[in-house]
Parts: sequence; structure tokens; C-alpha cells
Amino acid sequence: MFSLSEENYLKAIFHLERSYPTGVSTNALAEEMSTKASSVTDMIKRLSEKKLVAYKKYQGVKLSKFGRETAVEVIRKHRLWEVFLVDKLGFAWDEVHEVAEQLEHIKSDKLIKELDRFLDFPKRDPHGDPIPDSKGNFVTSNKVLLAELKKGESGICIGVKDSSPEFLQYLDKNNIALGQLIVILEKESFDQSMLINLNGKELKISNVISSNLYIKTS
Amino acid sequence: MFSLSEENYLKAIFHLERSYPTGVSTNALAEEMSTKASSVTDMIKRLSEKKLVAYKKYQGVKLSKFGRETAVEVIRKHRLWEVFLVDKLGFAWDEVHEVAEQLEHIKSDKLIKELDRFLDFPKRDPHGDPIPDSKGNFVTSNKVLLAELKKGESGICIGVKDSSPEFLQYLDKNNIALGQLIVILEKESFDQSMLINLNGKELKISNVISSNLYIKTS
DNA sequence: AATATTATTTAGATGAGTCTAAAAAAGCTT
DNA sequence: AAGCTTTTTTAGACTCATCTAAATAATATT
Repeated sequence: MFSLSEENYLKAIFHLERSYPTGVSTNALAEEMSTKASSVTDMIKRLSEKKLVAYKKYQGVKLSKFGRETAVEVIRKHRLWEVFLVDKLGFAWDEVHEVAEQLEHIKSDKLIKELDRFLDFPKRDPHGDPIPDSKGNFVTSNKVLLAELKKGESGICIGVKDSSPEFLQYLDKNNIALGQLIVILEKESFDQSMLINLNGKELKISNVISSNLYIKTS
Repeated sequence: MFSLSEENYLKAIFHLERSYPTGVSTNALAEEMSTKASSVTDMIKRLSEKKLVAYKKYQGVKLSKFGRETAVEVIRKHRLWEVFLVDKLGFAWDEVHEVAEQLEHIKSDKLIKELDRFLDFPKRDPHGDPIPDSKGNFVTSNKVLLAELKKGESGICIGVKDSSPEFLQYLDKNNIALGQLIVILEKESFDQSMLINLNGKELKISNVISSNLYIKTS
């Protein structure tokens, strides 16, 4: 079993590996964890001793197979708890993160197995992010930003890039929700603003909005 | 907010205060926490500085009003999570304790408020122990051991004294569950064994069993 | 290539929570 | 009440996770 801190570092490295495929830099990790580079170095050494990461001085870190499995398991727990909070306890999607950050560290295989069943094996969390299954497999779909679509194209809203409460509340206010079909009626070439169709209602959105909404096409 | 360790000490002091109404001894607390007396002394000093307990050297500890409220809140969370695990996730009542020990430390007022509602404001946990309400009030009912009842008397099974997996599994095997009406048909004066009626079925139980089952009369 | 800048690591300190060993206080015996 | 036993506290050390400050390595600039 790993400590809360170790699990949080693994998760952070996992997320940063997308941007740093050759190795996550100490500074990037320090930024992500809101801590000092020296603390990161200390922790990386511990993770390295436990075979969770591959580490060479001044070269950044990469997760080992074991480290990646552990990180994915924590992410799975985080996202399942988010579904629980929204679907069962009525939390809004901008209220779940902080609590899920705590719940994701609860250690019980049976708990997660039964929670998954209780929630009916959800594939995505309330923000549209995929939930790894018990073997660590993610669903991967052709996810694009709404901003990348052209006039006449359409797709299902599956997630957000910016998950700040402000943005999520903006979406709620305008009845933009996950799973919703969005059709682009007009696209202004000057400022990239769009006129979209949402369940029959029309809505004008700016490029700031469309650049933060993920859409599943096909 | 208090640390996991601090919360566990408060809970332990709360439970021990029933047996040590004049002050919980350092050794008793060390035993309960499976730690050393010296560690207990250290922790008591911290709790005392935070006004959670009243402490005089060599006199044992007592919870302050604030300390008791904190302990009761943790117990409330523990028992609500136990109900969740059994009622919603299908855990057996002997499987819940360890996981609830972890879940009870999750910090979120909204989470507990909504969980309570989701579970329909339960008054007792799966072992029959009362769940404090959001103000810290316990239900108190006239709880007696089954062994104290006489032939012809009856009551509802509301809890267990021994909550070991072995005992709980014995109860499951013999279809003895919380909320069940138990009528004493015969009581053997020699060994205190009983013949009881459970939902129309008759069952012979020894004094060891009847001394570990709590019954609500009236 | 030498120098300046930035990134990273090392060294040493801190606080929470624990431990062992030893000292001190309290409570029993007789 | 003097001595013995048990309980409790103190003193000092350890681990984990963090910090600041200083040293070192890597990278960029001229």
C-alpha cells in the first residue's frame, strides 16, 4: 500500500506524461503539486526505490508499468466517486472534485468493485472523462474541441477542458450538459463565435467557450 | 480540522468514558489504540492544547464539550457509512468496520448531509448501534441483553455486543438479523440456554449467544 | 567557448506521530 | 511509613513529508 502523498504524485505524473512524453520534469511536477522542487526530488527518490517510477538525475521521471497501474487505479476510484456524488447524492459537477480527492485514497478492493456495480459500470465521470475499468482499460473515443468543428457538423458533448466552477456553472446556466447533441448552425469566421443548436434551442457561444468543450464525433 | 490520528483518539476516549467516567487512564487508551503509553501521553498533550480534552497529569483524560461533539461527529460518519456499505453496496455486517474506519475521516459537511438523506436518515447502523443525528443526539432505547429476559418475554433484536466476524456469521447462518422479533419459548435454568421463536421458526441457543445479543423491549 | 541563466539536487532543519528506555509519581503491602 | 509494584511521564531517537538555502548540472546567450 502507498501513502496518500505517493498516490497523489503518481496521479500527477500520469497526467503530466501526456505533455512530457520523454519524462516529467521536476519543476513541472512541483508546479502541479504546489510544492517545491526539492520536495519533488525527495519524493521521486522514494517512488524510484519502490519501483513505481524510472528516474535518472536531471532526466525527469517516467512511470513504470507498476506505477502506471497504481495511478490508473487511483484515477478509476476518483472518477467512480465523482459519479456517485453527482448521480446518487445530487452534487453539482463543480462540487465533486475536492471530496473525490479524499475518497480516491480509501483502500478496499471490494468497495470499488461494489461501487462500480452500484453505479452500473459507468464509462465516464461527470466531466466526461473516461473511467478505467477494473483492468485499467480506458474507453478512447475521437474527442475534439467544439472549436475545431465546422458549420453543419455535430457531435455529443462528452467533456470539458476547463473544469473550473465558473465554467461549469456557465454551462449549467445555458443548459449545456454531458451527453447532449450539439449542431453548429453558424460559425463566424472573424471571431470564431458559433450559433449552435441544443435540443432545439439556439445559443450563441464565443470561442472561449467552444475551446473548452470536448465533443465526440462519428 | 483535525488529523486522522486525533480523530481516532477522540473516538477511543469517547467509547472508554463509559467504563471510566472519572477519566480515561493512559494505559486503557494505549490498549484501545494498540500503541504505547508514552505515545498516548504525547497525543493527550496535543489534544489538551487544542481544548479537545481536559487533562491533568496522572489523572487521566476527559473529553471537553468540543471534544465530545467532534467525537460524536466522527461516530456519526462511521455509522452512516456502515449503513451505506450494507444497504447499498451489499456488504455483510461483518465486513464493514475496516472500510468505515477509513471513510469516517472524509471531510465534507455536504457529503454527510447528502449521504444521510440518501440513506433515508437511518437511526441505527447495521450492528444496531444508534446513529447520532446532525446535532449529535443519539436515540436511546431500553437495550438489554437477550440473556436477561425470562421465559415468555420478547423483544426486537437491535444490536450485538461481540461484533467479531465469527459471531456475525453465526447469526447470519441462523437467520438472526436486526429488527427481528425474538420470543423466549423456554429457558433452561441449569445452563441458561434458550428455545426462541424467530419468525415462526424455533431455535435453540446457548447462553454465550444470548449474552451477546441486544434486545429492545417495550 | 566562456559566461549567464535556469533547472535540479543536496544539505540541513522542522513538525507530526511514533518508538524505547529511563525517571518519577501513585497506589499497594505489610 | 517504608518498600515494592504498577502507572504515567519524560527524554531522546526515528520516519515521513515538507521546507529554505546553498551547491551543482544543464541549457542558453553572446
